[in-house]
Amino acid sequence: MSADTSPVRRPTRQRAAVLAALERTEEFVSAQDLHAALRADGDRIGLATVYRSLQTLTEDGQVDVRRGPEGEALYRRCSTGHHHHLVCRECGRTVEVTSRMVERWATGVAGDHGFVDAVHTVEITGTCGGCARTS
Amino acid sequence: MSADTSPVRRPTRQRAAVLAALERTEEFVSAQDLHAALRADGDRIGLATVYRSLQTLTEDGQVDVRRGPEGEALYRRCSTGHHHHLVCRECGRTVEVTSRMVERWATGVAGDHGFVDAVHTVEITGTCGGCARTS
DNA sequence: GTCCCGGACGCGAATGATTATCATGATGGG
DNA sequence: CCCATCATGATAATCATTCGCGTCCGGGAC
Repeated sequence: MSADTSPVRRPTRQRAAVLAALERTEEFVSAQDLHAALRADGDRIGLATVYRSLQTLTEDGQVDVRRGPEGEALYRRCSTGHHHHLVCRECGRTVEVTSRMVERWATGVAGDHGFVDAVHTVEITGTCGGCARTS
Repeated sequence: MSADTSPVRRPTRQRAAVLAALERTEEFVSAQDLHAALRADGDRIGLATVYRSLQTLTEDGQVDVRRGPEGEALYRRCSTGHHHHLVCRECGRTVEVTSRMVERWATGVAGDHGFVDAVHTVEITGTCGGCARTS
């Protein structure tokens, strides 16, 4: 509906590199880490450019954003399957979990309150068996 | 158990003032705004103290935290018990939601993977009816 | 193929929220 | 009332993110 001013988005090596790096990563990554990874791979790219690219990619709906516990932005390529995480608070071990039930619940609750286009984040934090034994 | 070192939490005028100010506020507020409000009310309190109080109040489960769109922490007095939020991505309106089912699911999933002492966060973001109509 | 324009880049400085530091003040048990 | 401690407050430090600006590059015009 003519909502976008359709900014001319020129394709550049850097933006492609950011997207490519994102495709290689299945977890949510911070912009800083992504930048570090790119530099480690020999890509010459500035931090600000990584931020800019992530911003435009997000606007274009190719990347998901979420906030980490410290408030930093975490990015992930959009098309990877939807799942949630079970994280150990001691050792950081993560397990991916999915549940059709929770998905339906989230959508249902949103709908019940008149919300549309709902996405959700679920994160379970606990102490894993190993860490519980040693603490 | 015995996980906490049981830090002696001494009752002070400042912490009480922070909690009182939160009780007066229905919406989520930032630490900065809360500090400003307290000063405006004539309370002499330092910004760092507001942060510290919010932190301890959060640990004690008396206050809810969530992240605003820019990643800043927003606080609100936690009415009762454990619940989650349905947030409008446009206007920030929040609805508290609870579901015994999800609680059981989260605990169950954690247990299935050998995790103990599990807590979880669920946040559903969508566009509320009003905002969806105007966009 | 060459020229030219505007968006894109990279660097470094600026910003803004949050946390650490440290000397001073308040609290409560003995 | 006194002392050990924890809490406070002003400021400096930190960290992610954004801005400013001179330079570079892609791609349509010629």
